[in-house]
Amino acid sequence: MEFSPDVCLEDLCPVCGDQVSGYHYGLLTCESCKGFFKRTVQNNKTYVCVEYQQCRIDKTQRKRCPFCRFQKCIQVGMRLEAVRADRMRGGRNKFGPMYKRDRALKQQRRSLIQGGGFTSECAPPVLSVNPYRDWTLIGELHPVLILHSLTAAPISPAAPQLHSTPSSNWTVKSEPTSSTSPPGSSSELFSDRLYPLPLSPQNPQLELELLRGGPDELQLQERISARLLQEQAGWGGHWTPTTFSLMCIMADQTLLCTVEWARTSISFKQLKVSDQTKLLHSCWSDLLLLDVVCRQVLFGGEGRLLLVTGEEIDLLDMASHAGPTLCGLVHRGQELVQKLYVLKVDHREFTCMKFLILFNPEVKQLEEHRFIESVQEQVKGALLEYTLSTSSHLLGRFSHLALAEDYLYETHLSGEPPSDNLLLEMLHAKDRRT
DNA sequence: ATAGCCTTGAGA
DNA sequence: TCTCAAGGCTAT
Repeated sequence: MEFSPDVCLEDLCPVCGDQVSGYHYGLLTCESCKGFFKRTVQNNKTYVCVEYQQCRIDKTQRKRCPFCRFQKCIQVGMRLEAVRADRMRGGRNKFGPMYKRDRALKQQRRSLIQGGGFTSECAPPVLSVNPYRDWTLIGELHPVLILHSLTAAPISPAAPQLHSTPSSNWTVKSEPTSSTSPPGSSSELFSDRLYPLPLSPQNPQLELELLRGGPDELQLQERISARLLQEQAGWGGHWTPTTFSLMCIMADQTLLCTVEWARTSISFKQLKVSDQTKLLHSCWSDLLLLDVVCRQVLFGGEGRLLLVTGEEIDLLDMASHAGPTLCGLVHRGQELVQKLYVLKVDHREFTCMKFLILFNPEVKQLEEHRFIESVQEQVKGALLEYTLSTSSHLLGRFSHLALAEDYLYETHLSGEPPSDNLLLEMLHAKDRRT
């Protein structure tokens, strides 16, 4: 097996972090984990963990708890069925083509990184600025508005068209958008999997979650309408929303719907409220940003920012009234949207990305770190599998998606998150859906 | 029991 | 013929 001089994460065994020696039982692992997995399966071994079934597995400690080691083997995707019942030696099995594609994907990712293409290292920081510090204020354009203008959920063809009176200089077009039904959203999903990974297709809960998609956009649109009516009632019926207030309302309601979506997703529900809060606290802005990006990629038009209400903001117009930081932000945002559009990223892939952002095991002081990690691994597996099965002709799509995800992580909005109290209140709220 | 090295053999 | 991912062997 050849190794490149600069060892990257891909060269490390996903079980113990040792050097990989090749593809073994479904994925790249080291020689010792290969042997361990083989012995365990061939000899039908059962282990017991003397601790709490969450032992750390690394190169130096991998021998200490075979139970947790084997659990991790399964968790990362090692395939029981690749161990031959008849013990026949040599030859090839059905995983051959999968290894080949995986190799090609990795190669493409490497060349992308080396070639300075779409990489997380060289990508301009879309949202690395602190919007509460750097953004230029113009007229009514409070930073919060700008943050809020970037938030909303996917539009449905039945989106109500809200008419606002922009008191800022932005042009909001209320012409209906040419919405198409979200691609990849139903029947073809997972219908003909080539190489099912153990933890995704055999997990019907995850499958349901991915089919369900992100926050409920219809509910969001209804909420926005209700809030606008409420506002209008408060003004004795003589109130027309400004762009500013419309966007604030959209942002507030989008955040509520995002929390609602997370709170009612099966895997998230299983977490303690303290962990739920930590996760949401760390990623809410990324989720909002991804929502905007998602809508632009799936339904948006060039040069315009499509809002959840179906209205559009002319980006040139917006940029002409904005400071340099916001201009840069808009420009980079457009670049990201363009890249994802070229890759034909579909609704399901965006849903996977939302879950990957939500279930971030790197968030500090998580109590159920292992569980969160395992959910993320499952979603990664499902995303890889889906991407491979739907577009094997477009090699490198998965690595692009992975980079897009890294991109979002690394460019995390540094704005002030909502208070714990608000999150706690939302998380503890009675679940109206059940 | 582990893990590094060896042998095997279907498919490219 | 070569490749490389299976299983096998064996020193530790």
